[in-house]
Amino acid sequence: MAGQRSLTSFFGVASSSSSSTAKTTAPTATSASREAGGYGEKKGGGAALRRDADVVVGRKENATNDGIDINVMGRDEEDDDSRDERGRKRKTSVGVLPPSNNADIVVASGVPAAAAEDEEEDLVDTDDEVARADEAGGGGTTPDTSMTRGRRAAGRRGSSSAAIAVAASSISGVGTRKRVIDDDESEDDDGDEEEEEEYIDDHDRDAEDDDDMGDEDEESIVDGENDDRDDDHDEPVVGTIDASPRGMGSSNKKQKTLDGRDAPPHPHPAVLSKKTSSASTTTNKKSEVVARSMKSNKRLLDIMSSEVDVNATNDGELLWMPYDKPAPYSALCDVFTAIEGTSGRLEIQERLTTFFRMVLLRDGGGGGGVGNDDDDDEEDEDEEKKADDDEGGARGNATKGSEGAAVEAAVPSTKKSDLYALVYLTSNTVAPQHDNIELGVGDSILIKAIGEASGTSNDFIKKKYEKEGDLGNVAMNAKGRQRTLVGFGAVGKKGAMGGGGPRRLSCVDVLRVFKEIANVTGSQSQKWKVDKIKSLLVRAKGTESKYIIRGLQGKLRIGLAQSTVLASLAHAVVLTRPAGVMRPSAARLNEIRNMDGTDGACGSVHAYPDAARKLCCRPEHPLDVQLEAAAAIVKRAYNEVPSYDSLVDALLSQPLHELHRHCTLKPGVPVGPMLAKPTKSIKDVLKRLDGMKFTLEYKYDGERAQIHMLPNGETRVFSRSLLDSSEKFPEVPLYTQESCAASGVTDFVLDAEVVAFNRETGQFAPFQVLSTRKRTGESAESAKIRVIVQAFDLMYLNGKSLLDKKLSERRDLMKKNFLPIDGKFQYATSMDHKEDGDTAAIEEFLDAAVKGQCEGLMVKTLDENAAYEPSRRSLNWLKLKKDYLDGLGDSVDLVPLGAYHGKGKRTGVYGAYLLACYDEDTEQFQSVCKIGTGFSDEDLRDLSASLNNHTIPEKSPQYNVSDTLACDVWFDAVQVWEVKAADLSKSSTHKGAIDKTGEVGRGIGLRFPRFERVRQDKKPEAATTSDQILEMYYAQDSIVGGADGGDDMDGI
DNA sequence: CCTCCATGGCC
DNA sequence: TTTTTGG
DNA sequence: CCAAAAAGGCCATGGAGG
Repeated sequence: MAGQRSLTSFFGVASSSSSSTAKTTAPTATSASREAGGYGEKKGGGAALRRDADVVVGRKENATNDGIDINVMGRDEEDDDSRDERGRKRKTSVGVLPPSNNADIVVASGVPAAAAEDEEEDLVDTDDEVARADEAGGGGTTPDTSMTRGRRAAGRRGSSSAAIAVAASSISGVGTRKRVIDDDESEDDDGDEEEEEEYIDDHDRDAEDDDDMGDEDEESIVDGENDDRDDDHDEPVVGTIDASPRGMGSSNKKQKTLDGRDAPPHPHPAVLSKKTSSASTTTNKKSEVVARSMKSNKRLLDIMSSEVDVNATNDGELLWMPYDKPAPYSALCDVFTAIEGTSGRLEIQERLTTFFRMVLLRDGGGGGGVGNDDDDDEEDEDEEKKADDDEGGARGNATKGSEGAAVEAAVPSTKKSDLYALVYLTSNTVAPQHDNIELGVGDSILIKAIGEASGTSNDFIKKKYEKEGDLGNVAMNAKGRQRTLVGFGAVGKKGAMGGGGPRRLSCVDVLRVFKEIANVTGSQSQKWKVDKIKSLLVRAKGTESKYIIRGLQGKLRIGLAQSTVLASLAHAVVLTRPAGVMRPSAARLNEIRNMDGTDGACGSVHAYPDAARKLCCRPEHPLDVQLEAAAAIVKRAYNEVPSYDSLVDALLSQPLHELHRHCTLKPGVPVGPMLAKPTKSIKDVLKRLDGMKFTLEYKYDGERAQIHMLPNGETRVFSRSLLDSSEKFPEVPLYTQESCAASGVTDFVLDAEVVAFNRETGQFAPFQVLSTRKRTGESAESAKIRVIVQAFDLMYLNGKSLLDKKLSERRDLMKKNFLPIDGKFQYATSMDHKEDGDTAAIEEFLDAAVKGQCEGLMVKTLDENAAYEPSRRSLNWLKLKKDYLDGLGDSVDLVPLGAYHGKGKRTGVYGAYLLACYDEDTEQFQSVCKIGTGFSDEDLRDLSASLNNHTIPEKSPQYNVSDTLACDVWFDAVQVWEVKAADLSKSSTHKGAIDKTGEVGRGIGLRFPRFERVRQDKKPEAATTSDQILEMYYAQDSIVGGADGGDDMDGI
């Protein structure tokens, strides 16, 4: 209805042939108009990363010796434990103690004992190193030193608390270990040399042994490929790798310029989007890459055992020596660098694959598998074998332990721990999402750490950050300076290991520290974190600091997709089958050949059987087909059980073709929720779903909730990003259980939207209301904000996964087993579309949804392509929101008052702007939002350039802007931009229509603002006025307190 | 003890 | 959440 | 087609700092 937004009436002309922004034209003047708006709301934010750590949480016990008290958590042990078992968050408290005293124990609870053990050893190792580093490094790091020492001491003393067995044993290990490590350095080479040989033999033999079925083929095939092309390809590969890293590294010229540059750095357009992709790509690039990555294991071993100095950085194969030592972090950084320098997914994949294979080649099995229970025929044998290996590899592995059997029973295997580390580091997480582990590190802390580590001020670092747009680079450069100054480390390449510098970081080291950081809370915890990070930086060399910082920042920024990690992992496992993993028996193979792919009856063939066939039935399927199938299997496994711990455990113990038996949806572990694609018009919807049966559902403006009930009655709720939000919505599972009480449901996984609900009026409350909910400690009664469950899907019921069922079936099951309960549990209002392209009905339904305080509609196919595809934003689900529709939604014309320096790929250009409406009464420009999306790269360049002609030294008195929104650069009010928003909301930070909102101090802000185009036809004073903004605000269905009843929920 | 800031989480 | 971009 | 990487508003939390 209303809404015509700025008219496009004549938009023709697109004048601006000039360089102006592409989107620029649009003459006419209508100013903002608004339509009846629909709304929904959303907010920004974004799934940040959660880092890893399996369940582990390093928990630090305060040394009781000192008699300190602490325990901030005030929780008792049992409580704690039980929480742990569920794999939930568990933080550690630093308590009152100086951090130095804590941290002595790191308990790995969900992880194999072995892993825990490993951590311990390394911990000490680390500290020791740090200590030495400190001494060597001198200045700046002093405080760190003492702290570290303190910790070490405490560790040796033993944990008094020892609440947990594992902890105790770990600790004892620690004491002895520490010096072992040092000694080891020297012995290592020799010892390992021999081992290596053995390994090779072993491995080969191994392969032959298990590979009864066509293994010969495999080897030969692979080798064949290898022979054919290896030589040819080696060159190129080397070249590429070499080039990238070096090029990148050297490109840091940065220098003290900061002074001269103090003034707002005028962005240089040129910077945006460059990234030279070396390879031009050809159609057969793919096959080439595949071929190249098929190097035989033997070949890899050759490479590895040759005199390659990995620390010095690859000779093209990126290896490290000796190869059975923990993977050096520098090797990973080299890969990161290479990835950052290329855009070819295939090339990236290849590098990662090789890296993973390096680890997989090692013997020394997977240690005590985390509860894997499976029954596949030959398993047992494997376990045995693994056990043996473990013992043998114990010393070799661990932290290069040695020292005889110092380490008792469960010994960590570098294979497994390295793989964990690699996977987590590459995906930049620290633990499965549902463990709710937070890093608690942001720019502030990082800046502090970098400043301290480099002996410079925080302000200095901040400035560099503004200029460079990447904290990681800042750290790397700052560090470089410091280092040369101090003059330690670096130098000896090979010497790195033996030299006087601190021991080089391994991937395991880094991950461990990340985990430690993630679990510290309490007084002084931030300082502790800074110190911890600082100590990492001190040990870092070359690009290491860059990636450490970026990792902690949560943005690796190398363009590495999660799916690429998974694919690489899959490829690695196929090419280098982990020791102990069996090939299918003849019988099993036969089953696989004959598996029925139409189980799911979703219209689509269930991916698994087909993939398994391609994977196993070699004769018919060439290697690249196998690889692809493997990737599909692994991705699916991860999407069903989003935990790298589980995945790695499974991959090391199970053959790929059985993976689905182990990594499969089960109540208690969240599955990636299915996502929807935005659709711009009803026409688009029809075009997409042409001829298929589909349904329309209201899209509620609440929080996505995946509700689980286990057979034992336990319940959980997970958010869209898979965090456990059970504490936030305690009543949700209760309502749901109540809803299915009558149908004898034993366990389930249900998909729904939790919406704030006003029981008096029977209406939904806006998202903003829901978001004021306490995040923890709520109960159904205490909750001030009432909620209602709007259910729309069922993924698991009574012991069976429904993922492969089609939506119509899933929905039937849901309705059959879960009954609506007034004010507590309902189905999402829906309407099944009746054939033909009846646009009117859809339109009507959409309007009704909006009136009912919904954001719009969800559109889903019922039968065809209607399986529940975890984590996928596929075409099967579409979302249709009013503001997507052209000509609808809130469109306003605002004035840019200032800008903020862009980060990352927007370095050198403004990344965001502050926009304001105009208040005619006061002649003020009042901020209503910042804006950072909707710009093309070209827009960004053009806008920066043009506005740079209008900078002013400081905020104009005419601008009503909160201090918290201070821009980096201020402009005169010269332009008008058309901006689209989903919604308007009361704001404490923005000033739109302030003093007219009825709430003192609060103005109005925009939700989800995005740039549409420059209005060259408008003067700033002609921008949308605050009165208009206010009007638009009140025109929203969700406001007015339900001016027009939008109660009808179950209509239709 | 109370406020401010940083962090992360939802959209 | 939204958007643009590159493989 | 997919997914990474830029970016938004508003909220609760918990540590830092007066």
